Amino acid sequence: MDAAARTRVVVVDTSLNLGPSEDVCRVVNRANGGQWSTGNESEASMQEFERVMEQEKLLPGISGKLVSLVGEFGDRRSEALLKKPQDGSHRKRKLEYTSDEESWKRPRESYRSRVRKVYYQVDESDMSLVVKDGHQWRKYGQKVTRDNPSPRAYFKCSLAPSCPVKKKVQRSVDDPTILVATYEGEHNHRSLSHAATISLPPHPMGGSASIRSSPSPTATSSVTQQTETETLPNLLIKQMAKSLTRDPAFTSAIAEAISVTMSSWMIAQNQMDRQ
DNA sequence: CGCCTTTGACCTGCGC
DNA sequence: GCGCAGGTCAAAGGCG
Repeated sequence: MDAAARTRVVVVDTSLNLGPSEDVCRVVNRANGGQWSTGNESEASMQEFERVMEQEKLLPGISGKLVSLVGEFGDRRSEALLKKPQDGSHRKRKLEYTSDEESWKRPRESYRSRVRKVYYQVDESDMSLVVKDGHQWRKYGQKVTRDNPSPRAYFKCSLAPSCPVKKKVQRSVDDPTILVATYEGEHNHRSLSHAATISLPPHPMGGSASIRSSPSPTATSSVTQQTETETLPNLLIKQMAKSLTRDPAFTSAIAEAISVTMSSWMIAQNQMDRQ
């Protein structure tokens, strides 16, 4: 089983009153009993969501990617939630936020590159620092950093020689089952998986996989609004999707993630049909 | 043979 | 200026 297959849903707080400047993300570590959460008013809904996902084995791939993307979109907030206060005496290096103006200090680049973080949950026994994200990477370095005993791996995109994207992968200092992937820059080409993507059919589960439809004014965390015609996970995913569609960048990213999963599902379905 | 990982050396920025 | 720490380079070796 590879890293991508091990990636799974942790917990998604669906109270995503999204907006780039708002608190959009809470990623709670299940193994740690939710110690990273900032508030527990939705704890029951999270647990119920988990329970149903576990029982019904629904959309594991999509769910994992959704968690990752939520973490990515909530970048600074989720980072703040995930990172325990470190020893303040250690030196701060060049790559850090300078203020709330979302600016990065970059020593060698005059432009402000896009930096985002994605959190992957993997098996504790998986000691590799490899995450499958639809792109091809070449590892060019590994370093042990001061604030984290686990090594940090450095990757460059190897799919296109001119692609400027870099990726750093390191285990979370708090939970070794969490891989934190930091992406810098943007791909100037399409991903491998995207290239293979074909037009998608309606969602096989009957739920709505169309995240571009039905714009909603406000998302709600209330799972009690579940209707008889929609399963809980589908409702939650719908609610998240409605909120996320407010941001074009996120919409694009999540559409790709879903298309990757759907492509895999279709390939499997086609193979089953042939048998 | 080509691509990848590994790993020690080197480079660079920052704080003191 | 020096030392520390993060980031990058590049040679060597492994693997399909």
